[in-house]
Amino acid sequence: MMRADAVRNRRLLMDAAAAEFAENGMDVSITRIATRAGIGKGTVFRHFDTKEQLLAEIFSDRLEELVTAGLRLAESDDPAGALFEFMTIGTEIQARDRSFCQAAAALSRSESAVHTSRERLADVAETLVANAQRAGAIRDDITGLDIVLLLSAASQAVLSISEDAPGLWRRYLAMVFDGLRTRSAHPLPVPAPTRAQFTG
Amino acid sequence: MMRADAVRNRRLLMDAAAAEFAENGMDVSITRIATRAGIGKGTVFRHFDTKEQLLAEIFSDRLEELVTAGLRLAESDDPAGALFEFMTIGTEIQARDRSFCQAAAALSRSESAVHTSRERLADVAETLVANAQRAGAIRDDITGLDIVLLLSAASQAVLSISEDAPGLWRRYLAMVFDGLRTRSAHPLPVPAPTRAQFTG
DNA sequence: GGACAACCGGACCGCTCGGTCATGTTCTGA
DNA sequence: TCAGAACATGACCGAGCGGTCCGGTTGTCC
Repeated sequence: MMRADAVRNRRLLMDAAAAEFAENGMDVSITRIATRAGIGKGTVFRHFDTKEQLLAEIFSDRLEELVTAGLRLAESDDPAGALFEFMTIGTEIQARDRSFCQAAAALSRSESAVHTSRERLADVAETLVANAQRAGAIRDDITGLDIVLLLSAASQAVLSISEDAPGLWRRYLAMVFDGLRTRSAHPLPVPAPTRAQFTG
Repeated sequence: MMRADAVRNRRLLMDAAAAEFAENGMDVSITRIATRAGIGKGTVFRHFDTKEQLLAEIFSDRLEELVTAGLRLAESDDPAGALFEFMTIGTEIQARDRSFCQAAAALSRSESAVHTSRERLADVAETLVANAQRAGAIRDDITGLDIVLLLSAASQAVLSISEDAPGLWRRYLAMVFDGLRTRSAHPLPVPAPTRAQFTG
């Protein structure tokens, strides 16, 4: 059982780290995070052996947040709308968090918590896609992994001007989604990625 | 007039820096670049006052490469095909170069050479879009700036698995392009970015 | 061929980073 | 209430960074 002050400090730390990572990317220093949390630097390393572990925990939380939303949307009776909202939520998370994409590239292979969250995300995306395809709204030649990868497309497109144009990602997400519709479909030049490629 | 050895070393330096930045992103150390070029670290700072300047020069070269291709394609008699090839070239450059997107976000405002190259890129994209729209192939509610921003979408989408799946970006570029076609058009929720937002 | 400017190189500087550790403090259970 | 375990802290460490500088080297021009 953790002591009460340890629980409180861990909470402060997680919040501060999440905020710093979101605002400034995953290269913010531990010192800065500790200061923002109002705790000492050493305390950070009491809760997490390494900076990478801290980042992984936060990143994995974000992924689970999206998984949860996806599971709820999978029950919707408007499959196309559900898929679109899933993509909206996922893109918004990334648009708000500068560390998200960096974290995805940096530690998807090393941290097992992240690994399983990514699997769960792929699963729920697969369900949402299958539902939308069954309803005839979405082209048949795309997969759940396609959707997961496309989650970063719109937010990254606007990354260089995101401060001056918040919300612009919605414009490109709409364009991307237009490309996913059944009647937009043209043959794709490359097969979908395999689960093994995604998993790493 | 530069001395012959200085010219040769500058060439070696540029090539090595471009390769390192492309392979490892813009955070590679000057020491590493110098070693790869087979020159001393001090020599790097003889040619460029700061690391940022070196990065800017290379980044701006890449942009001009794309501008040149765009100008050629603007003369094509297949406007839709020209736009698609423009996007293909731009996306491929980014897919091959890990520093590209970082550089775009980091120094588009500070370095004037980059600034003007970005303007030229926006101009040529505007022309290509206008041509394709006049031909009726591309939806009317998008702009050249949209295209420039979308250049990063596909390459960034696959960034986390790009080593395991080279060329996968072509799949998502095709999807994005499908979303740009006239008959895919659904109303967009957000207006296009202004030139001022893009310029910074 | 010689003089001199241009150029090269790597030891060096100040700084920041992630991570450690000894010391002092605070909570908790009996 | 109090012993002792759990926890917090910030000075400290080695490594690596961008950038500087000066003694030695090399190309160039008369």
